[in-house]
Amino acid sequence: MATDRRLQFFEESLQLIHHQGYKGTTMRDIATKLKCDVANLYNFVKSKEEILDISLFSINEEFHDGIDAIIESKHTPVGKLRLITQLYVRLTHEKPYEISLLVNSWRHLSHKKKKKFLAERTAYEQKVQRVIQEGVDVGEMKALDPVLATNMVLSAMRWLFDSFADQKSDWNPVEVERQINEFVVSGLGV
Amino acid sequence: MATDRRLQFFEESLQLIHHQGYKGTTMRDIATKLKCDVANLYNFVKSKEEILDISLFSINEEFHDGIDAIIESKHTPVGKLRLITQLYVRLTHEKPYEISLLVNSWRHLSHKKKKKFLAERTAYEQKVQRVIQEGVDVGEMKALDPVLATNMVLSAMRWLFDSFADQKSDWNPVEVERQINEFVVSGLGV
DNA sequence: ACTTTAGATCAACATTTGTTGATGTAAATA
DNA sequence: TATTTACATCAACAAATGTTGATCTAAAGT
Repeated sequence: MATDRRLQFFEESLQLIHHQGYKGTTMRDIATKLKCDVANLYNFVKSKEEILDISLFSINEEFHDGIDAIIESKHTPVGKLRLITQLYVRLTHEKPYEISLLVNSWRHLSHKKKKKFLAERTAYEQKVQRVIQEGVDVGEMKALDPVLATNMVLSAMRWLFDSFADQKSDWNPVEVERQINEFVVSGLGV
Repeated sequence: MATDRRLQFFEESLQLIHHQGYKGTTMRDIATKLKCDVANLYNFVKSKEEILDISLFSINEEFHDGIDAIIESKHTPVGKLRLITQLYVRLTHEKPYEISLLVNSWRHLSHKKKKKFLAERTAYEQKVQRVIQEGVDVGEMKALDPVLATNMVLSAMRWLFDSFADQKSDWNPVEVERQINEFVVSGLGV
């Protein structure tokens, strides 16, 4: 099922969706990029929404699995936080167009799927929150509101997908990772 | 020209655009909200894009003017940075749906207008960058990459519009402002 | 040799969407 | 009183958009 052409179809689709938005990308746009007829696309997915659907929940799962592994590990709160930002930076560098879906295009999921997505997102935000809360409790971090702190930390990295997707920018992801960690850790640190 | 009905039209339009995206919001959606006919909307704007256009460049100007005033003031780099985050938080609290346009909907501007918007955005990002660069130079801030630092600082607040637009969340903007400043200043501080 | 499979083609469709023109009305303004 | 102003209504259209069905081809698997 994962043929070259099919992979190319998803790749081009996600790039277009990143740049033009989900609603702003038509099946005809995608077909033009692939130099084929529109009808052809329905050999790969049974509807436009399936492009979003499949790609979004796939990257979402990958991210959640990573978070879970970190949460269950035996690190200090600060150590866990470092690993979380590391995970986020790496995943974003690897798959900027997929992350773009998590940031922007999730709004266009069907009602049911959107509800599912939001529930999952809330769940992992709470996991990160608990790490920060623990950090505050053991005196490793300063007493900011954990919800607010979580939003700041995650949001502080949310520009990366745009930058990595851009041809012109060529950040070294390891260096980015280091500086983000420095910012976040001393931003929350006592 | 700024009648009640006209103001209501823009208000409802921006709320819909925030929740459904620009392309996802139809003129008929807006008309339904206003309980009037579609054709009626063209008494207020001459095209759909004008809704985006007018609202986006209006909030953009407001923000840029604020930034400029801060840049020209006689504060230390850290002082200026505090004022910048303060400005951002206040403006976002006042006008979350307008800020939403700056974050998301600008992509759907016409080619010409988009170019103009991006040029302006780059210009003010560079202004913030120079503040941070200055902070590094005088030893007030740690030596992170100024581009990266700027992105992190601005991005760290980019979740706020979503939160302020949401009925359920009721952050106290002054407290939010304080905590964001604490995070950002100690995140960049030496 | 037979059949499945991945992909391509072409014509056609029902809806959705932005937009227009012609017209009406009630209140404010002159 | 005459007229401008703000807003409303109705019918209609051209273009864009997601989707389908029927058919074809060439390669891969059996």
